[in-house]
Amino acid sequence: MTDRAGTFDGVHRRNLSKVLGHVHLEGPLSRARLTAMTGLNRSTVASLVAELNAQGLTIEQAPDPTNRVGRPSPVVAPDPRVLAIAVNPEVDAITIAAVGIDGGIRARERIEVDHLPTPAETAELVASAHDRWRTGPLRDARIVGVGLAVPGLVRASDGLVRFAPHLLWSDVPIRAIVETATGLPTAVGNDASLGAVAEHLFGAGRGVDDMVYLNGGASGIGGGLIVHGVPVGGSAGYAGEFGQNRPGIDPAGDRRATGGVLEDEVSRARLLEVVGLDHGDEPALAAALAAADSPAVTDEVERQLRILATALCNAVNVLNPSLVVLGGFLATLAERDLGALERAVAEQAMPAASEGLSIRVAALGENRLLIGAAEIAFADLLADPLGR
Amino acid sequence: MTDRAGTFDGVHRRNLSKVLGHVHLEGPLSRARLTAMTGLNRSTVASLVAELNAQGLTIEQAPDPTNRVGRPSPVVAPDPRVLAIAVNPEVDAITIAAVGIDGGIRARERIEVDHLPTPAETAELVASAHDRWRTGPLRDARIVGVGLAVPGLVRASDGLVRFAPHLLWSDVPIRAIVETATGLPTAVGNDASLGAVAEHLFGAGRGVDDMVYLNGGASGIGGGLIVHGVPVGGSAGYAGEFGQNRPGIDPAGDRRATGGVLEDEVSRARLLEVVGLDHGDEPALAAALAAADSPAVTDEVERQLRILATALCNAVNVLNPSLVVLGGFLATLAERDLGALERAVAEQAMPAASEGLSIRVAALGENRLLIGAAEIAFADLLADPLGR
DNA sequence: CGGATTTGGGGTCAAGCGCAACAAATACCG
DNA sequence: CGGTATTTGTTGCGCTTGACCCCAAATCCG
Repeated sequence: MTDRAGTFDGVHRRNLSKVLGHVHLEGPLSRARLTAMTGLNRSTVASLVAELNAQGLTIEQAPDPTNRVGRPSPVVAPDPRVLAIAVNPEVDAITIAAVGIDGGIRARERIEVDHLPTPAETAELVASAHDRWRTGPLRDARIVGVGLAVPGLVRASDGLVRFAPHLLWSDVPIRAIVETATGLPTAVGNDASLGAVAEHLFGAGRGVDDMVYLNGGASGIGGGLIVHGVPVGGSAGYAGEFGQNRPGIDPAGDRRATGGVLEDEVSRARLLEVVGLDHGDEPALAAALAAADSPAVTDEVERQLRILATALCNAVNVLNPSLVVLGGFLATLAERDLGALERAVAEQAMPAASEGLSIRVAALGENRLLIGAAEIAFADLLADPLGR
Repeated sequence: MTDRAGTFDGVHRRNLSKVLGHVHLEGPLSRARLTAMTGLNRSTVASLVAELNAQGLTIEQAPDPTNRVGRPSPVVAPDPRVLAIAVNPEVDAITIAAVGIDGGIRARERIEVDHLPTPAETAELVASAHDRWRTGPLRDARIVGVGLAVPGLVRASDGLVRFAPHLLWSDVPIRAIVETATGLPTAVGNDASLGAVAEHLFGAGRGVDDMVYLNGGASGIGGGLIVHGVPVGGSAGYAGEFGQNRPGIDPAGDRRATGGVLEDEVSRARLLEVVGLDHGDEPALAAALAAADSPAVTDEVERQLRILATALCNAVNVLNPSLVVLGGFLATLAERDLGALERAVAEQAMPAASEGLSIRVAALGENRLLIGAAEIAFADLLADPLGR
């Protein structure tokens, strides 16, 4: 691999990347704003934009009527024809979407399955959706790659699914499988980590450089870290697995139940049980929790919030983030009393670390994972718009 | 702040920084090796090195007799006259050293005090050492700045010591104080975080990009993180405070004692107590531990190791480092049975996360903090050798 | 002692960005 | 409604800087 950093070509590519990255993240921007944001010269930005246009990555539009003095600046927007295919296999369904580099979702299919999806089946479904879209509604699109959000441990180096407990995948080279089935470059990531990426770039964590994201799923608690504005993968890509932590006990709380790991104690199943639901999606659980006010429910909610607070404190002490984002059932749990959770964290964590901290609920909806998956599919293109 | 990234000037400065950084970290290097390491052209490296020489930052030496075919390549070494002053105030003494950009320690003073050192006193001692050295033994040196390793929470943005529990400093603008006393640019960091930096660059963590460092001090447990090869400060710079974490309990262990925070349970004081020492430095404790084999001592050691293992697991699950480095009394504790600690972590942490993990004992000795402190003093120069 | 090999040195080349002057498009003001 | 101020695109030039090429130097090996 030639190390282009430090050469002129490298500068040029980085500048292209910077410009494309800005319009990708912020949406349409005037060239004037781009010059301000990049710190480059007007003429430089002009030539970079022209090059991106020629590459088919951006389009220039008529200037916005801005009601300001001066010559209006053309607006440069991401070319909506540039797409990635985002995939999220789950136990009961596989969701496949075509996501534009402008953030828009052009197509979306949720394919319910009555059995656990196999890797081959997943790849087939992706390839078939790709074929249908390519010859049908998205005929003039340019599909640059596939991104998969997998509920399990994903080795970053080669896109191997080490272990996905609920899909019962283990040591599955899903990246290679999907690449051969579709012929498209493919990227794979852990679902919760990609949720963190999505919330960081487009959701509750916009503009925040140090963030912890915790997602409560049906089967456990995962998460992702953003440090210095960069997603943290760790040495192999397994970072963010909060669920298996032992959070310790809150001295004020009940000592009985704290022998287990976080996701044993703070769990969707326990909440469903205490409100008397058998199955139920997130809105159903939220509604049931809001309706119920029996002491048993309140106790369980408070117990889980206490344990969650302790786990958050551990993360806050070590990482000193400025924001914690909660998604999934952790969001519904926290929303019952966000203030109490914040107070509990402030009490237990180091005062200095918690004073700049806010806790928020995830802003992106059910498309969060697809957006995150598309992001890693776009990553190469965004990092080096000219490729190779 | 002008954003020079992306301009040619920026490239040049980054290239200078890259070359200087390599000789700083690796010691004397031949120009041929530098071209290989930077990926730049031979002629480019030649001109960069010439510029660094002119700046008085590096010196070129006669080629090493290398016994290899070909024209010998001149060796470029960091100029040993470039120094930083490293300072470490503690409860009973202030250590001040002059550290070369080549890593050598040119001078070192440990000034014992019979009372808690005040910020003003610390600054005075630094200024006086600076004056004596500047007019005496280090007359021809170029002192580029001061770095302080403070045992407490340090706000990164302005070098304010938020709270140093053992020094009883609170909201002390130590950076400004030392800057006015010495007239030198000053950087401040948390002692354990700087220990992590030192071990990462020159010690047990050389070449490791994802590392967790935990330091057991007389008064608590601190630490530092290296993620993607970069020290993690968090939003305000308080990251790495493992001591206040609640590590949870090992189900196999004693549940009684786990209500407290990590540094209550895993502590030097408890070890001293169980071996029957009143005070004692690290070697004394290590010797006493090695000598004693009463059941009480073994039990306490094992108990602390179990709790430490759980705390490490939490960090390993979340950060997926490839290395954990233990310093201070945690090193002596772990050295009693490093294998057992590794096994305990492997058992409790996620299998995938722990399989690429090794646990090591800190390699740098008592100069670790001084090296780390010097590093932040050199940081500006290394990042931009031309300054401003 | 001469050929092979590796590397430094100097001159030239080319690429890319900043800069400045000019042109264009808009708002503001009388 | 027209002139002026303001902002920004456009164009051409120049400067900086790293790459490239060729030759010289230094070492090893036969």
